[in-house]
Amino acid sequence: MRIGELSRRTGVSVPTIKFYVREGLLPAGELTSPNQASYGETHVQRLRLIRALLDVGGLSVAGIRDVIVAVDDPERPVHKVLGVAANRIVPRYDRDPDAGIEEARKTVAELIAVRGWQASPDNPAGEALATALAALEDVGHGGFAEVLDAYADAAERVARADLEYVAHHVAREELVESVVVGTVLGDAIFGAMRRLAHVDASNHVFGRAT
Amino acid sequence: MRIGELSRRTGVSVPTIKFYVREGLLPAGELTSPNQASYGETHVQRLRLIRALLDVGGLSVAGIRDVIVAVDDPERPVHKVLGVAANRIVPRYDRDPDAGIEEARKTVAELIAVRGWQASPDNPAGEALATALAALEDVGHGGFAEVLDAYADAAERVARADLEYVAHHVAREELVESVVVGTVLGDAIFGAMRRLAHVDASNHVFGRAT
DNA sequence: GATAGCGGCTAGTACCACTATCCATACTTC
DNA sequence: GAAGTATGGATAGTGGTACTAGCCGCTATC
Repeated sequence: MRIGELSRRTGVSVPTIKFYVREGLLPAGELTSPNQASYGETHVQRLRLIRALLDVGGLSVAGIRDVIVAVDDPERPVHKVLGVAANRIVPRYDRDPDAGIEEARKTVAELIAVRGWQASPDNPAGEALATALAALEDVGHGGFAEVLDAYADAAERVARADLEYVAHHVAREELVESVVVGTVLGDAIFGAMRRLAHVDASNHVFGRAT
Repeated sequence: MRIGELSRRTGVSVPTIKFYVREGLLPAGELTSPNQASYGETHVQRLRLIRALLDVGGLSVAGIRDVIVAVDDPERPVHKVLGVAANRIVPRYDRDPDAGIEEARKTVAELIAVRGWQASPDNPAGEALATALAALEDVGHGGFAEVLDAYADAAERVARADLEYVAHHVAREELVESVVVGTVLGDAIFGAMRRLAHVDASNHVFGRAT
Protein backbone atom coordinates (compact mmCIF):
# COMPACT_ATOMS: atom_id res chain seq x y z
CA MET A 1 0.00 0.00 0.00
CA ARG A 2 1.10 3.59 -0.50
CA ILE A 3 1.36 6.32 2.08
CA GLY A 4 -2.10 7.73 1.39
CA GLU A 5 -3.82 4.46 2.21
CA LEU A 6 -1.63 3.98 5.29
CA SER A 7 -2.78 7.42 6.39
CA ARG A 8 -6.44 6.64 5.77
CA ARG A 9 -6.27 3.30 7.58
CA THR A 10 -4.63 4.69 10.70
CA GLY A 11 -6.07 8.18 10.85
CA VAL A 12 -2.56 9.65 10.96
CA SER A 13 -1.92 12.42 8.42
CA VAL A 14 0.62 11.91 5.65
CA PRO A 15 2.99 14.67 6.86
CA THR A 16 2.88 13.17 10.34
CA ILE A 17 3.76 9.73 8.99
CA LYS A 18 6.71 11.30 7.17
CA PHE A 19 7.68 12.97 10.42
CA TYR A 20 7.62 9.66 12.32
CA VAL A 21 9.82 8.08 9.66
CA ARG A 22 12.30 10.96 9.97
CA GLU A 23 12.29 10.59 13.75
CA GLY A 24 12.98 6.87 13.52
CA LEU A 25 9.68 5.71 15.01
CA LEU A 26 8.52 4.05 11.84
CA PRO A 27 10.63 2.21 9.25
CA ALA A 28 10.57 3.77 5.79
CA GLY A 29 8.47 2.06 3.16
CA GLU A 30 10.13 -0.28 0.70
CA LEU A 31 11.16 1.71 -2.36
CA THR A 32 9.70 0.35 -5.59
CA SER A 33 11.08 3.22 -7.64
CA PRO A 34 13.14 6.30 -6.79
CA ASN A 35 10.13 8.11 -5.46
CA GLN A 36 7.59 5.45 -4.72
CA ALA A 37 7.45 3.18 -1.70
CA SER A 38 5.14 0.49 -0.42
CA TYR A 39 4.00 -0.07 3.15
CA GLY A 40 2.60 -3.21 4.78
CA GLU A 41 0.63 -4.39 7.77
CA THR A 42 3.64 -4.00 10.03
CA HIS A 43 3.52 -0.28 9.33
CA VAL A 44 -0.15 -0.13 10.26
CA GLN A 45 0.58 -1.99 13.51
CA ARG A 46 3.55 0.16 14.35
CA LEU A 47 1.59 3.35 13.75
CA ARG A 48 -1.18 2.16 16.05
CA LEU A 49 1.40 1.37 18.70
CA ILE A 50 2.95 4.82 18.34
CA ARG A 51 -0.43 6.54 18.65
CA ALA A 52 -1.43 4.49 21.68
CA LEU A 53 1.86 5.20 23.44
CA LEU A 54 1.61 8.92 22.57
CA ASP A 55 -2.08 9.60 23.19
CA VAL A 56 -2.97 7.21 25.96
CA GLY A 57 0.40 6.41 27.48
CA GLY A 58 1.66 9.97 27.39
CA LEU A 59 5.16 9.02 26.23
CA SER A 60 7.22 11.54 24.27
CA VAL A 61 8.31 10.93 20.69
CA ALA A 62 11.92 10.64 21.87
CA GLY A 63 10.92 8.11 24.53
CA ILE A 64 9.00 6.02 22.03
CA ARG A 65 11.98 6.04 19.70
CA ASP A 66 14.31 4.73 22.40
CA VAL A 67 11.89 1.94 23.26
CA ILE A 68 11.33 1.01 19.62
CA VAL A 69 15.01 1.04 18.75
CA ALA A 70 15.68 -1.29 21.69
CA VAL A 71 12.82 -3.60 20.73
CA ASP A 72 13.95 -3.72 17.10
CA ASP A 73 17.57 -4.51 17.93
CA PRO A 74 17.81 -8.32 17.79
CA GLU A 75 21.26 -8.27 19.41
CA ARG A 76 19.96 -6.84 22.63
CA PRO A 77 19.07 -9.39 25.32
CA VAL A 78 15.48 -9.33 26.51
CA HIS A 79 16.17 -8.08 30.00
CA LYS A 80 18.15 -5.14 28.60
CA VAL A 81 15.25 -4.22 26.35
CA LEU A 82 12.90 -4.34 29.29
CA GLY A 83 15.36 -2.16 31.19
CA VAL A 84 15.32 0.48 28.47
CA ALA A 85 11.55 0.29 28.30
CA ALA A 86 11.28 0.68 32.06
CA ASN A 87 13.57 3.69 32.02
CA ARG A 88 11.59 5.44 29.32
CA ILE A 89 8.22 4.50 30.72
CA VAL A 90 8.85 5.58 34.27
CA PRO A 91 8.71 9.33 34.34
CA ARG A 92 11.86 10.94 35.68
CA TYR A 93 11.25 13.54 38.33
CA ASP A 94 14.23 15.65 39.16
CA ARG A 95 14.41 16.99 42.61
CA ASP A 96 17.38 18.41 44.42
CA PRO A 97 18.39 15.79 46.95
CA ASP A 98 17.30 17.05 50.34
CA ALA A 99 16.45 15.49 53.67
CA GLY A 100 12.92 14.70 52.49
CA ILE A 101 13.86 12.36 49.72
CA GLU A 102 16.31 10.44 51.89
CA GLU A 103 13.54 9.81 54.38
CA ALA A 104 11.26 8.69 51.55
CA ARG A 105 13.93 6.34 50.20
CA LYS A 106 14.09 4.69 53.58
CA THR A 107 10.32 4.23 53.56
CA VAL A 108 10.56 2.60 50.15
CA ALA A 109 13.38 0.29 51.24
CA GLU A 110 11.36 -0.74 54.28
CA LEU A 111 8.28 -1.40 52.19
CA ILE A 112 10.27 -3.60 49.84
CA ALA A 113 11.79 -5.46 52.79
CA VAL A 114 8.47 -5.98 54.56
CA ARG A 115 6.85 -7.18 51.38
CA GLY A 116 9.76 -9.44 50.63
CA TRP A 117 9.92 -8.10 47.10
CA GLN A 118 12.92 -9.14 45.09
CA ALA A 119 13.63 -5.68 43.78
CA SER A 120 16.32 -3.15 44.44
CA PRO A 121 15.01 0.08 45.95
CA ASP A 122 17.33 2.16 43.76
CA ASN A 123 15.84 1.18 40.43
CA PRO A 124 13.83 3.83 38.56
CA ALA A 125 10.51 2.67 39.97
CA GLY A 126 11.80 2.84 43.53
CA GLU A 127 13.19 6.30 42.91
CA ALA A 128 9.90 7.44 41.40
CA LEU A 129 8.05 6.11 44.41
CA ALA A 130 10.41 7.89 46.79
CA THR A 131 9.98 11.16 44.89
CA ALA A 132 6.22 10.90 44.97
CA LEU A 133 6.25 10.15 48.71
CA ALA A 134 8.57 13.09 49.34
CA ALA A 135 6.23 15.35 47.36
CA LEU A 136 3.33 14.09 49.45
CA GLU A 137 5.22 14.98 52.61
CA ASP A 138 6.04 18.42 51.19
CA VAL A 139 2.40 19.25 50.59
CA GLY A 140 1.51 18.24 54.11
CA HIS A 141 -0.17 14.97 53.29
CA GLY A 142 2.41 12.71 54.86
CA GLY A 143 -0.41 10.88 56.59
CA PHE A 144 -1.26 9.40 53.24
CA ALA A 145 1.54 6.94 53.93
CA GLU A 146 -0.98 5.04 56.09
CA VAL A 147 -2.57 3.67 52.96
CA LEU A 148 0.67 2.42 51.43
CA ASP A 149 -0.04 -1.12 52.53
CA ALA A 150 -3.35 -1.16 50.73
CA TYR A 151 -1.59 0.17 47.64
CA ALA A 152 1.05 -2.52 47.88
CA ASP A 153 -1.59 -5.25 48.18
CA ALA A 154 -3.31 -3.90 45.10
CA ALA A 155 -0.03 -3.54 43.19
CA GLU A 156 0.83 -7.18 43.93
CA ARG A 157 -2.56 -8.28 42.69
CA VAL A 158 -2.21 -6.30 39.47
CA ALA A 159 1.38 -7.34 38.86
CA ARG A 160 0.45 -11.01 39.23
CA ALA A 161 -2.33 -10.59 36.66
CA ASP A 162 0.01 -8.72 34.30
CA LEU A 163 2.61 -11.44 34.47
CA GLU A 164 0.02 -14.12 33.81
CA TYR A 165 -1.04 -12.26 30.71
CA VAL A 166 2.50 -11.70 29.51
CA ALA A 167 3.38 -15.35 30.12
CA HIS A 168 1.19 -16.29 27.15
CA HIS A 169 3.64 -14.63 24.83
CA VAL A 170 6.68 -16.65 24.05
CA ALA A 171 8.06 -14.86 21.01
CA ARG A 172 10.56 -12.21 21.92
CA GLU A 173 8.99 -9.29 20.04
CA GLU A 174 5.58 -10.18 21.36
CA LEU A 175 6.89 -10.48 24.89
CA VAL A 176 8.63 -7.16 24.88
CA GLU A 177 5.80 -5.38 23.17
CA SER A 178 3.22 -6.74 25.54
CA VAL A 179 5.28 -5.63 28.51
CA VAL A 180 5.56 -2.13 27.07
CA VAL A 181 1.93 -1.93 26.10
CA GLY A 182 0.78 -3.47 29.36
CA THR A 183 2.88 -1.17 31.47
CA VAL A 184 1.92 2.02 29.68
CA LEU A 185 -1.73 1.35 28.94
CA GLY A 186 -2.11 -0.56 32.19
CA ASP A 187 -1.35 2.62 34.11
CA ALA A 188 -4.05 4.47 32.19
CA ILE A 189 -6.53 1.64 32.69
CA PHE A 190 -5.88 1.30 36.38
CA GLY A 191 -6.03 5.05 36.91
CA ALA A 192 -9.40 5.27 35.19
CA MET A 193 -10.71 2.35 37.21
CA ARG A 194 -9.50 3.84 40.44
CA ARG A 195 -11.48 6.99 39.63
CA LEU A 196 -14.59 4.97 38.86
CA ALA A 197 -14.17 3.14 42.15
CA HIS A 198 -13.75 6.51 43.88
CA VAL A 199 -17.06 7.67 42.51
CA ASP A 200 -18.69 4.50 43.77
CA ALA A 201 -17.03 4.68 47.18
CA SER A 202 -17.85 8.34 47.66
CA ASN A 203 -21.45 7.69 46.67
CA HIS A 204 -21.58 5.13 49.45
CA VAL A 205 -20.00 7.47 51.95
CA PHE A 206 -21.48 10.83 51.01
CA GLY A 207 -24.78 9.68 49.59
CA ARG A 208 -24.52 11.05 46.07
CA ALA A 209 -22.04 13.16 44.12
CA THR A 210 -20.99 13.89 40.51
CA MET B 1 8.32 37.39 54.05
CA ARG B 2 9.39 38.87 50.73
CA ILE B 3 9.61 37.13 47.40
CA GLY B 4 13.28 36.29 47.70
CA GLU B 5 12.76 34.29 50.85
CA LEU B 6 9.69 32.59 49.40
CA SER B 7 11.88 31.57 46.49
CA ARG B 8 14.64 30.27 48.77
CA ARG B 9 12.24 28.30 50.93
CA THR B 10 10.49 26.57 48.05
CA GLY B 11 13.27 26.24 45.51
CA VAL B 12 11.15 28.03 42.91
CA SER B 13 12.90 30.93 41.15
CA VAL B 14 11.63 34.48 41.60
CA PRO B 15 10.64 34.94 37.94
CA THR B 16 8.75 31.65 38.07
CA ILE B 17 6.86 32.75 41.17
CA LYS B 18 5.92 35.96 39.35
CA PHE B 19 4.80 33.85 36.42
CA TYR B 20 2.55 31.71 38.64
CA VAL B 21 0.99 34.84 40.11
CA ARG B 22 0.30 36.16 36.61
CA GLU B 23 -1.23 32.84 35.62
CA GLY B 24 -3.50 32.84 38.65
CA LEU B 25 -1.96 29.79 40.34
CA LEU B 26 -0.71 31.75 43.31
CA PRO B 27 -2.37 34.75 45.00
CA ALA B 28 -0.32 37.96 44.88
CA GLY B 29 1.46 39.00 48.05
CA GLU B 30 -0.12 41.58 50.27
CA LEU B 31 1.12 45.01 49.21
CA THR B 32 2.77 46.95 52.03
CA SER B 33 3.84 49.75 49.71
CA PRO B 34 3.41 50.39 46.00
CA ASN B 35 6.25 48.06 45.14
CA GLN B 36 6.65 45.84 48.13
CA ALA B 37 4.55 42.87 49.10
CA SER B 38 4.62 40.28 51.84
CA TYR B 39 3.99 36.55 51.53
CA GLY B 40 3.01 34.04 54.18
CA GLU B 41 2.92 30.32 54.91
CA THR B 42 -0.09 29.85 52.67
CA HIS B 43 2.07 30.92 49.75
CA VAL B 44 4.73 28.39 50.68
CA GLN B 45 2.09 25.67 50.88
CA ARG B 46 0.47 26.64 47.64
CA LEU B 47 3.78 26.69 45.82
CA ARG B 48 4.62 23.19 47.08
CA LEU B 49 1.20 22.02 45.88
CA ILE B 50 1.78 23.56 42.46
CA ARG B 51 5.20 21.93 42.13
CA ALA B 52 3.88 18.53 43.21
CA LEU B 53 1.00 18.69 40.75
CA LEU B 54 3.30 19.84 37.95
CA ASP B 55 6.35 17.63 38.50
CA VAL B 56 4.89 14.46 39.93
CA GLY B 57 1.27 14.66 38.86
CA GLY B 58 2.04 15.85 35.35
CA LEU B 59 -0.81 18.39 35.27
CA SER B 60 -0.51 21.43 33.02
CA VAL B 61 -0.38 24.96 34.37
CA ALA B 62 -3.81 25.64 32.88
CA GLY B 63 -5.21 22.50 34.51
CA ILE B 64 -3.79 23.44 37.89
CA ARG B 65 -5.30 26.89 37.57
CA ASP B 66 -8.77 25.49 36.90
CA VAL B 67 -8.53 23.20 39.91
CA ILE B 68 -7.23 25.94 42.17
CA VAL B 69 -9.82 28.47 41.07
CA ALA B 70 -12.55 25.93 41.82
CA VAL B 71 -11.06 25.06 45.22
CA ASP B 72 -10.71 28.75 46.13
CA ASP B 73 -14.29 29.64 45.18
CA PRO B 74 -16.27 29.33 48.41
CA GLU B 75 -19.57 29.57 46.52
CA ARG B 76 -18.99 26.38 44.67
CA PRO B 77 -20.49 23.25 46.27
CA VAL B 78 -18.02 20.51 47.16
CA HIS B 79 -19.23 17.99 44.62
CA LYS B 80 -18.85 20.56 41.82
CA VAL B 81 -15.29 21.25 42.88
CA LEU B 82 -14.54 17.56 42.86
CA GLY B 83 -16.11 17.39 39.41
CA VAL B 84 -13.80 20.11 38.07
CA ALA B 85 -10.85 18.40 39.70
CA ALA B 86 -11.81 15.07 38.15
CA ASN B 87 -12.15 16.67 34.73
CA ARG B 88 -8.74 18.28 34.91
CA ILE B 89 -7.03 15.32 36.46
CA VAL B 90 -8.31 12.73 34.05
CA PRO B 91 -6.45 13.19 30.80
CA ARG B 92 -8.74 13.77 27.85
CA TYR B 93 -7.99 11.61 24.89
CA ASP B 94 -9.65 12.61 21.68
CA ARG B 95 -10.37 9.86 19.31
CA ASP B 96 -12.72 9.89 16.36
CA PRO B 97 -15.68 7.80 17.43
CA ASP B 98 -15.42 4.53 15.58
CA ALA B 99 -16.73 1.03 16.11
CA GLY B 100 -13.87 0.24 18.47
CA ILE B 101 -14.73 2.77 21.11
CA GLU B 102 -18.39 1.80 21.13
CA GLU B 103 -17.42 -1.77 21.84
CA ALA B 104 -15.09 -0.58 24.60
CA ARG B 105 -17.87 1.55 26.13
CA LYS B 106 -20.04 -1.54 26.34
CA THR B 107 -17.25 -3.40 28.11
CA VAL B 108 -16.97 -0.55 30.59
CA ALA B 109 -20.73 -0.46 31.19
CA GLU B 110 -20.73 -4.21 31.78
CA LEU B 111 -17.84 -3.98 34.18
CA ILE B 112 -19.62 -1.30 36.17
CA ALA B 113 -22.81 -3.35 36.23
CA VAL B 114 -21.08 -6.57 37.27
CA ARG B 115 -19.19 -4.77 40.00
CA GLY B 116 -22.32 -3.02 41.14
CA TRP B 117 -20.50 0.30 41.13
CA GLN B 118 -22.65 3.34 41.63
CA ALA B 119 -21.06 5.30 38.82
CA SER B 120 -22.23 6.39 35.43
CA PRO B 121 -20.18 4.89 32.59
CA ASP B 122 -20.21 8.19 30.70
CA ASN B 123 -18.27 10.21 33.24
CA PRO B 124 -14.70 11.21 32.32
CA ALA B 125 -13.14 8.23 34.06
CA GLY B 126 -15.41 5.81 32.22
CA GLU B 127 -14.60 7.48 28.93
CA ALA B 128 -10.89 7.36 29.67
CA LEU B 129 -11.18 3.67 30.46
CA ALA B 130 -13.06 3.01 27.23
CA THR B 131 -10.43 4.91 25.24
CA ALA B 132 -7.60 2.96 26.80
CA LEU B 133 -9.37 -0.34 26.14
CA ALA B 134 -10.02 0.64 22.54
CA ALA B 135 -6.35 1.55 22.14
CA LEU B 136 -5.41 -1.84 23.56
CA GLU B 137 -7.65 -3.53 21.01
CA ASP B 138 -6.10 -1.43 18.22
CA VAL B 139 -2.59 -2.52 19.04
CA GLY B 140 -3.66 -6.14 19.03
CA HIS B 141 -3.63 -6.72 22.76
CA GLY B 142 -7.34 -7.13 23.21
CA GLY B 143 -6.62 -10.25 25.24
CA PHE B 144 -5.43 -7.98 28.00
CA ALA B 145 -9.10 -7.57 28.86
CA GLU B 146 -8.79 -10.92 30.66
CA VAL B 147 -7.06 -9.18 33.51
CA LEU B 148 -9.64 -6.45 33.95
CA ASP B 149 -11.20 -8.25 36.88
CA ALA B 150 -7.94 -8.29 38.75
CA TYR B 151 -7.56 -4.58 38.02
CA ALA B 152 -11.05 -3.88 39.29
CA ASP B 153 -10.37 -5.81 42.52
CA ALA B 154 -7.23 -3.79 43.04
CA ALA B 155 -8.96 -0.52 42.19
CA GLU B 156 -11.67 -1.23 44.76
CA ARG B 157 -9.07 -1.97 47.39
CA VAL B 158 -7.20 1.26 46.66
CA ALA B 159 -10.33 3.38 46.46
CA ARG B 160 -11.50 2.11 49.83
CA ALA B 161 -8.16 3.03 51.38
CA ASP B 162 -8.24 6.46 49.70
CA LEU B 163 -11.70 7.20 51.06
CA GLU B 164 -10.68 6.13 54.55
CA TYR B 165 -7.82 8.56 54.42
CA VAL B 166 -9.93 11.38 53.05
CA ALA B 167 -12.62 10.76 55.66
CA HIS B 168 -10.25 12.15 58.32
CA HIS B 169 -10.57 15.58 56.78
CA VAL B 170 -13.67 17.46 57.69
CA ALA B 171 -12.79 20.99 56.65
CA ARG B 172 -13.81 21.77 53.12
CA GLU B 173 -10.45 23.01 51.81
CA GLU B 174 -8.66 20.10 53.40
CA LEU B 175 -11.15 17.65 51.98
CA VAL B 176 -10.92 18.96 48.45
CA GLU B 177 -7.18 19.34 48.55
CA SER B 178 -6.63 15.84 49.84
CA VAL B 179 -8.83 14.44 47.11
CA VAL B 180 -6.84 16.31 44.47
CA VAL B 181 -3.48 15.43 45.96
CA GLY B 182 -4.52 11.84 46.58
CA THR B 183 -5.84 11.36 43.09
CA VAL B 184 -2.88 12.90 41.32
CA LEU B 185 -0.03 11.68 43.49
CA GLY B 186 -1.83 8.41 44.16
CA ASP B 187 -1.60 7.56 40.48
CA ALA B 188 2.12 8.18 40.52
CA ILE B 189 2.57 6.16 43.71
CA PHE B 190 0.53 3.23 42.52
CA GLY B 191 2.27 3.22 39.14
CA ALA B 192 5.67 3.12 40.76
CA MET B 193 4.56 0.32 43.08
CA ARG B 194 3.15 -1.66 40.22
CA ARG B 195 6.51 -1.50 38.52
CA LEU B 196 8.30 -2.62 41.66
CA ALA B 197 5.88 -5.50 41.95
CA HIS B 198 6.55 -6.33 38.29
CA VAL B 199 10.24 -6.58 38.98
CA ASP B 200 9.54 -8.91 41.87
CA ALA B 201 7.06 -11.01 39.94
CA SER B 202 9.31 -11.32 36.92
CA ASN B 203 12.21 -12.31 39.14
CA HIS B 204 10.06 -15.13 40.43
CA VAL B 205 9.01 -16.21 36.96
CA PHE B 206 12.15 -15.65 34.90
CA GLY B 207 14.72 -16.18 37.63
CA ARG B 208 16.46 -12.82 37.53
CA ALA B 209 16.23 -9.69 35.37
CA THR B 210 16.97 -5.95 35.52
C1' DG C 1 -1.10 13.73 -21.66
C1' DA C 2 -3.41 15.84 -17.79
C1' DT C 3 -3.70 15.37 -12.98
C1' DA C 4 -3.42 13.63 -8.66
C1' DG C 5 -0.29 11.49 -5.55
C1' DC C 6 4.46 10.50 -4.08
C1' DG C 7 9.29 10.68 -1.57
C1' DG C 8 12.45 13.68 0.27
C1' DC C 9 13.65 17.98 1.82
C1' DT C 10 13.78 22.53 4.52
C1' DA C 11 11.42 25.80 6.93
C1' DG C 12 7.73 27.31 9.71
C1' DT C 13 3.93 26.95 13.36
C1' DA C 14 1.53 26.67 17.81
C1' DC C 15 1.77 25.76 22.32
C1' DC C 16 3.95 25.37 26.75
C1' DA C 17 6.62 26.48 30.82
C1' DC C 18 9.34 29.30 31.86
C1' DT C 19 13.34 33.21 31.61
C1' DA C 20 15.43 37.79 30.65
C1' DT C 21 15.37 42.43 30.81
C1' DC C 22 13.77 46.80 32.09
C1' DC C 23 12.00 50.48 35.10
C1' DA C 24 11.04 53.09 39.15
C1' DT C 25 10.96 52.48 43.81
C1' DA C 26 12.21 50.55 48.47
C1' DC C 27 14.86 48.25 51.73
C1' DT C 28 19.65 47.32 53.69
C1' DT C 29 24.27 48.17 54.97
C1' DC C 30 27.94 50.77 55.71
C1' DG D 1 22.88 59.44 53.80
C1' DA D 2 25.15 57.25 49.91
C1' DA D 3 25.76 52.85 47.55
C1' DG D 4 24.15 48.76 46.33
C1' DT D 5 20.89 45.14 46.26
C1' DA D 6 15.94 43.60 46.16
C1' DT D 7 11.23 44.33 44.74
C1' DG D 8 6.71 44.70 41.97
C1' DG D 9 5.04 45.05 37.60
C1' DA D 10 5.45 44.81 32.79
C1' DT D 11 6.81 43.14 28.05
C1' DA D 12 9.48 40.39 25.20
C1' DG D 13 12.23 36.38 24.33
C1' DT D 14 13.79 31.26 24.88
C1' DG D 15 14.02 26.36 24.21
C1' DG D 16 11.59 22.25 23.67
C1' DT D 17 7.98 19.41 21.47
C1' DA D 18 4.85 17.69 18.08
C1' DC D 19 3.66 18.51 14.33
C1' DT D 20 2.45 21.27 9.51
C1' DA D 21 3.34 23.74 5.11
C1' DG D 22 5.44 24.14 1.03
C1' DC D 23 8.41 22.96 -2.65
C1' DC D 24 10.68 19.97 -6.18
C1' DG D 25 11.03 16.62 -9.54
C1' DC D 26 9.07 12.38 -10.48
C1' DT D 27 5.31 8.63 -11.26
C1' DA D 28 1.08 6.06 -11.31
C1' DT D 29 -3.39 6.32 -13.24
C1' DC D 30 -7.15 7.67 -15.76
